[in-house]
Amino acid sequence: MATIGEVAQAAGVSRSTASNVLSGKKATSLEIQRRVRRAVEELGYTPNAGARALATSQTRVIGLLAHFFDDEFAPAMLQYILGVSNTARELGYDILLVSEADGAHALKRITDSLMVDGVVLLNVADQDDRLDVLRAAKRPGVLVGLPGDPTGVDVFDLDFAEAGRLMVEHLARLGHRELLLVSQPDHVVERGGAYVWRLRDAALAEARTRGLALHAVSGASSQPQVGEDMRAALDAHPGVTGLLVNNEAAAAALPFVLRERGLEAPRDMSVIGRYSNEFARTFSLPFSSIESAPDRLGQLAVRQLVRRIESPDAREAAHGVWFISPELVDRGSTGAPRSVPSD
Amino acid sequence: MATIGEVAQAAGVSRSTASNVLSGKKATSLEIQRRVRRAVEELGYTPNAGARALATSQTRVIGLLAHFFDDEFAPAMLQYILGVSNTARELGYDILLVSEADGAHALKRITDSLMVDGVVLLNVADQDDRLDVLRAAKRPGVLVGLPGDPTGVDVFDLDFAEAGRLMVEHLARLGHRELLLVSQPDHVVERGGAYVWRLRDAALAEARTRGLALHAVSGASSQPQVGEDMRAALDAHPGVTGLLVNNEAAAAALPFVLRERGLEAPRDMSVIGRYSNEFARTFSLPFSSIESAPDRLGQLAVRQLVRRIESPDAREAAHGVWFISPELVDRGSTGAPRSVPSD
DNA sequence: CTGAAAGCGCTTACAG
DNA sequence: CTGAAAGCGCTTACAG
Repeated sequence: MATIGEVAQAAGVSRSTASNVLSGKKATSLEIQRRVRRAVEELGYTPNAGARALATSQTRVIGLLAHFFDDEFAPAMLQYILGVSNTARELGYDILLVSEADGAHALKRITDSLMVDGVVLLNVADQDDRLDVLRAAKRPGVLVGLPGDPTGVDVFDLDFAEAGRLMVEHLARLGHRELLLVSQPDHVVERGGAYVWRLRDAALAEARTRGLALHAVSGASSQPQVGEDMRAALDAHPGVTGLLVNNEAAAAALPFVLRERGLEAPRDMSVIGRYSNEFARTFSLPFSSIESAPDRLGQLAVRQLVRRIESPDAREAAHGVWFISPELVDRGSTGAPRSVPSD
Repeated sequence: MATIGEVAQAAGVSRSTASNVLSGKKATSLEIQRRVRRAVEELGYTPNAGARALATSQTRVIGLLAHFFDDEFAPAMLQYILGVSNTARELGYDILLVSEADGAHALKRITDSLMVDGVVLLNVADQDDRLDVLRAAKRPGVLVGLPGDPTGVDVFDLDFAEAGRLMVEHLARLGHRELLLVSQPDHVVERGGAYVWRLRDAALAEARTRGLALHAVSGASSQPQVGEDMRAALDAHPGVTGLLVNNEAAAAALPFVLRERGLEAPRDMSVIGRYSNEFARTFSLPFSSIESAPDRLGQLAVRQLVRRIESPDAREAAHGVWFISPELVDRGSTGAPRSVPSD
């Protein structure tokens, strides 16, 4: 309600002086500071965000573009959103959550209108139509997820290729000879979900190198279909002794599928997933997994974004791609395959 | 980049005329409209949000206050957030997602600064310190969740008391004599989570009326503790034949707990939960449940809020409390108790 | 160290 | 139907 003019009047100073006290950008006498702060307190003054944005071109708001696709698993998405929003809050930024289907249009709208100081893009596709908009935008942006062409943007992602290699290597060392990899649905791939094939192709290559059989299948992204998909895949490949799961919905359904078939991990089947620790807890998943680190990715992404927003040097610095190294969290769900002597 | 001044210049009209064409608030000649629209197109004009907000005191942004408590189940919260944000988008509003721990402070900040046209409050507590702020705010607000004193605010919530009665009635009719109700953790209650006791007290009253035994216990809100809690409760009450679950984490863990004990629903145990259909799908829950309708609640809340924002009459209209009637979605997990002849 | 003035980009009475 | 002018509430050179 109160304006800075009223604060200034109450404190007996000019508006510019009041503004200077509040921003701290210019030295002011202690007496004046005291009077202004007291007026702020008494009038319950909060600066008008629109006026400030108009004068400074800064909003202290970060746009978060996150679409909830039907074929993506919402609880997994949520983790990335929380990672971003928690870090933003710590750094003094609010989050404008934009979940429109037409991401390119929404991105143009919020950057052109200067509603936000910068943007974080989730659901990054290999050919992402938001990237041209972002490159042309007057606001910096960072991606969580690797696009085909990361030129001119900052990218943070899990090293999915390394994750695929790691999974295969781990089971190969334990003596497994035939593995099954459950990936996301084909339409995620068709939409350009590069993380699917980055992990899969690396896993296939590693298996080939080591002379293992690796069956790569896709599973649905929702219940109960994904359970069916896994049952079918296990039926089709009875010799499989190790299971790699790069699909959150499949991981969530897996305990049911195993139990149904009377299988136990690692006794009858070794299992490695790819999801976050938090996700494992939420879904009571007892499987070892490659940590997908959504909180860490969100944190790194926002920090980099804020650096670009706040520092003129960083604004112009070269862009980069940062990979988080996959780490295997051992929950005891892998061991030597049943048919092979374990010593 | 382009301002309305540049658009006006390109179209050969004044800024006010350009503004009038775009807002459509004043009649303009078709020829002028054509010229202005063409200039907008060519210059890629998007209005500056801060300037517009400053001039109109409207932002077309809705603040969503949603805190992720450690002791609440995040995937359940997400559903309410999606319900709100989807409806907001349909009505042309963006969402400012505010998840600060100090909700009262955050609420004051975003309303005083006029960053938002209105607010939706989630995680409503019985004694909610955000309510005084909201009542004094210059922006309207609606709650999803019933506070102890709903004076001066609009409230949308599931009728939890009716839900409790319904659950008990349903099992009583089937012949059950001893029931177990698993609620949220005690600290949710201590924090003022009224929905916990609204359902519980109504269930207890209904059980008393019907002469049934109803054991009310609380379960943790995360895995694996909530599983332990349920095991302990079942051990302590071996005569229980019907299970009521008003705790999303408990519901998610229940399939594991039942399987472990060799119990099947409804053969050995009748089960009714309280969660959304979407939640049931995500967690593969095969239990009948009272639909908690987060999407519907979010939709009703946002529509009411937008009504208050956009219509001066609605702005001043009397406030109200709207309850959604609980509906039992039958997934076949209830039947006659084992020890009682089913005829 | 302080203040008068201009400007950010819109909208909206008001006059014509 | 159109335009000149004022105003929304801030910040920031600039002059002193």
